[in-house]
Amino acid sequence: MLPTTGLPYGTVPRLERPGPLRDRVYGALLELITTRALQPGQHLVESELAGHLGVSRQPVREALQRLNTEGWVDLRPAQGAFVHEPTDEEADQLLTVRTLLEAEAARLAAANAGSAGIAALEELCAQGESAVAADDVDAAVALNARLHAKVMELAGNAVLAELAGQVDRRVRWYYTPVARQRGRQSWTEHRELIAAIADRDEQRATAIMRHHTEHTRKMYHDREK
Amino acid sequence: MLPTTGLPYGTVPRLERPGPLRDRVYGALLELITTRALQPGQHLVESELAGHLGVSRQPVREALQRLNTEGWVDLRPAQGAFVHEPTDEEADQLLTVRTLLEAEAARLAAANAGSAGIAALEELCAQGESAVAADDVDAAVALNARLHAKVMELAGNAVLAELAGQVDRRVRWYYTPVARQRGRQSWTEHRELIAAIADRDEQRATAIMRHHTEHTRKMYHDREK
DNA sequence: GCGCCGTAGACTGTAGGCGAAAACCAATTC
DNA sequence: GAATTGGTTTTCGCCTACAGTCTACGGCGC
Repeated sequence: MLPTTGLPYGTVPRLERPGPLRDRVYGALLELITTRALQPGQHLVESELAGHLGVSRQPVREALQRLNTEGWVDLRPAQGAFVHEPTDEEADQLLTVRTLLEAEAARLAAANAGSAGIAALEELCAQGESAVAADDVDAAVALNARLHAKVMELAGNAVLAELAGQVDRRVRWYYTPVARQRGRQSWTEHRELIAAIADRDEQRATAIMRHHTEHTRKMYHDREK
Repeated sequence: MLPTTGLPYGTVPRLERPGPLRDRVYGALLELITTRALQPGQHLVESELAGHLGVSRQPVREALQRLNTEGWVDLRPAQGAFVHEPTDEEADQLLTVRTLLEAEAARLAAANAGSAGIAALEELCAQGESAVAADDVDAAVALNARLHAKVMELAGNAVLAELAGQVDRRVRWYYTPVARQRGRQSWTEHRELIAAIADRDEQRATAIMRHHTEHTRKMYHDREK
């Protein structure tokens, strides 16, 4: 029992604290990288970024450190940070791992999900389908991410979610051109997945998710030609 | 063709460069944490560590950042770094993920390994068995890690190896008391695994590795009682 | 005696500065 | 004309200093 004031929640403006500067710098840089504003291979100069963001070099350094450990930039000693250049081989390996993690998440979701969670999935799926019907690609992509995140949440494994989150973001970075094209079929597969989860059918959920992510991988390889 | 001097390789001492200070601080702190010199929940004061290591606060900060993203320490805003306290739930989730990653690695190793790689595995396994026979627990533990790392290497998936490496280290941190006890049976399972890989039997390799890691998980839960 | 407030201490978060290593470019020599 | 070498510039790595914030403790009022 935290407060004794009797105030209902939400009445207090919750005075927003900006939070550590390095985190905001991290978010900003990640945004710039994923949106291709900073292109792969580009040399990121600390002082430039600092001046551009209106902060000192220190928060920029710490943000670059984090981006380095998460694989977004390569930090060559005594040279600085360079936006990571994805290779075809690495993209393929990332997709393999993603398939693995997402399939496991689907299995755990099928095992653990409650009716409320399944309802949430169906809600997201319905929104996604209508977005596709309205040719709203951006909304469809966003809802796709939220759907996968929800499945991951229902799996109830925080460690798995953490890893999958990182892998997913990088996969989306590599495949944004591809992912935008495959809208309609993706959502019918989502429907099947939700049905399997609702049936508590772990095997089927795993298989569908595996097939689903493998399908995106196929599309990538077709694109290369 | 690099040199035109005609000097044979190895004659030059290759004067070792200390490398970035932050990396060495990172290694030192990781060592201190895994060896329990720094206990879970302990408050890590930057200036103390800096003074103790004979460096400034800056490299310490960057090392702590990295340790934070990798889950070794928790970084509470405006309070500092605290050694991460593992919970039973988290340990279980980590083991689930580890099982997943190692099993996939075994499958890929079975699919891709060459005869040289298999020979290396058998060599490591033989060394491990003799270490167990000699009751050299430390050597057995080290060889166990090297064997798993070798399987991961043979899998030929750098992304998978990266994730598995982090998960494995943390699992070993949680389970060091347990892992030391289960020596003998572990190595018979390793033998079976290598046989399956040598036979290029992906299914069997996956199953054995899954069973193998699940077995350690069981031992953990038994230990709690 | 109990609880609240104010103050002091400590630590983190951020900024700026100095030395050093690497890259770049031009001049020089073979 | 090509390779090398020397100097110059840019940038990083690290240190030091200052401001903001959280915690803890002692005094004060009730």
